[in-house]
Amino acid sequence: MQVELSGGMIKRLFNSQDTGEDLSTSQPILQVISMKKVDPPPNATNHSSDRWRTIISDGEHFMQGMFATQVNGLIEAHEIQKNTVIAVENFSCSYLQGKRLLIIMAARVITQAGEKIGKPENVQGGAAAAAESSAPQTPNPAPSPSTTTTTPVPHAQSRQQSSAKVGGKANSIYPIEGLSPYQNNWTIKARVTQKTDVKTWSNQRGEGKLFSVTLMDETGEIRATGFNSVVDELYDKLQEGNVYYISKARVNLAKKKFSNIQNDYELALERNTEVEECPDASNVPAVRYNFVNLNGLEELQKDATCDFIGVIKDVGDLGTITSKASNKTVAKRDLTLVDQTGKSVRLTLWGAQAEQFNADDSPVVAFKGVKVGDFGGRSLSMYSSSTMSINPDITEAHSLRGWYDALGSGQNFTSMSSGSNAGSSTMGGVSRDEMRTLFDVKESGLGTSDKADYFSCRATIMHIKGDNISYPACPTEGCNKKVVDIGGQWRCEKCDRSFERPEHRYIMSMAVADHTAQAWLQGFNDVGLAVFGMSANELVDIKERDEPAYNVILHKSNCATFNFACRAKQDTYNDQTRIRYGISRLTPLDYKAEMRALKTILQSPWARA
DNA sequence: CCCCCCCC
Repeated sequence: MQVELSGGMIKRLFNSQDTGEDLSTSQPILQVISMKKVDPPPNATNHSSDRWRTIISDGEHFMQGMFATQVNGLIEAHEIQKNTVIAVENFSCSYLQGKRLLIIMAARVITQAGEKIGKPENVQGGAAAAAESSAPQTPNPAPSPSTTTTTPVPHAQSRQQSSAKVGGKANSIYPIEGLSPYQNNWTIKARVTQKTDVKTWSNQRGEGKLFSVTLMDETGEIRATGFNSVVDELYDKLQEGNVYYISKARVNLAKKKFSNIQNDYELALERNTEVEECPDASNVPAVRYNFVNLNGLEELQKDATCDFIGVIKDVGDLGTITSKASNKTVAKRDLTLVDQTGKSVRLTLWGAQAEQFNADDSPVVAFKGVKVGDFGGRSLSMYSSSTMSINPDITEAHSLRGWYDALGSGQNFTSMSSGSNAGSSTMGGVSRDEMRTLFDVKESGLGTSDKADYFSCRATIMHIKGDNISYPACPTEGCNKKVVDIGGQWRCEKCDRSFERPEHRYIMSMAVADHTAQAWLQGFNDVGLAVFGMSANELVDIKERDEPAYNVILHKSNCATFNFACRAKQDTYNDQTRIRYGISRLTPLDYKAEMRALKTILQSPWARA
């Protein structure tokens, strides 16, 4: 059975910019004659930003095309391949690199791969047509960007571009999907879907300010950043939600660390960049999400950014933290979010957003560009560039709403973020999933970056250093500063007071081991209290009165096993860099809980497989 | 050219 292609459509599409024919609702039935992946740029990191070129036919003519990344799912699933017939549900016909290109933004598969239908000819005609139609098996789609640095811009394009400036035809504009560093004479028509605050920085290399926007059109999105004087020029002009014609910006490789926008490039807004508001904002979409669910979140690296949608299970109290880097106080609030995976995750809001957040009815919330953290497993945190949308009118939100109201609200969730206020698989604030062996802690180099890493382990005390087990501290509540003996009196510099006797506080250095390795852990007063079951004052008293009794107490603490929550951090002392492991919490083993955890592991799918 | 994202 032969499928009927929309004969004659390629010619009409190809010429639509000259004839002015509006084919936007035509949904032509076309055949994919060939497909080729465009060479990825050197920093491409994932398949979702692959770009596929195609030659597409109506049985009479063929032309060159490109699949927008929204269609990549169908291509990766091999739903669309050579000879597949598709209904093109949404498209745009553009000039790109001097060629006319059909950009396919949405497609439905009609029939899978069969035979090539008809004897289509190149709609452009001429010598190129002969070459391409004679070799359909090894097609030669539009050259990849790396080979087109000198492609001349045709008259039609420059004419169309200038007409666009005075509110002319939108189809003469470059698609965002087609931007690359190898073109310089383009104009995009894009909506600002997100704009950051103006941020200032200061480091060894200098100081300055910057802002960035997310720009979106029907084909894709791209981040654009402006620095210093460009901030003054463009910050007020570019308004969130509005649509602009933008040209003469530099196209650079994207710095993925600062965004998860699905584009391998980003724009640098420069002094001569032209920005003109477009009053006709139709056909320019509003927001695009690339959601991960909580299973997918597990796969992401720390510090990656992602989009996430979930139901708010719990709104934590407003709190404050003091940044170690800047010493500034910042408001924070932790939300607990759940999704259909049966997991929950902690997401932290900062500043005014934390202070003003108010939702008590388990709303569905969509987040764009949030940071992945590894606190006790996986956690999420807002960047200043992240966006939060409460009960958005999108299908994912409606699906979550239906699930939560019917089932989810009564369900138990497994926390991915220990230390949050939710969680069934946590223990002493430490997620069991994050239990590591000491060998693994050392082997994987935790604490070797400039930031601290957190881990937990189950280990047995082998030895506690007996000299300097404590220090004389200021007895003032919360001071804890070391005091000095000034002849019968103990003086605290910080409190500017002297005391008759100090309050001893533990400083513990202990060797612990599990079945894989041993390590030295450092702990403070709470650790000593848990290990010895007495205050440092009491222990110091015993040591002074009866040294053998003190040694017995130390010896008896050996062989006790604890679950430790630790912090690994590099430090340099006397020109020697080493990793120090600090104990932030320790809990004695609860054998029933240990057994339940082992049972859970044994019942997990991978254990049964 | 030039970018941090905080705390446990």
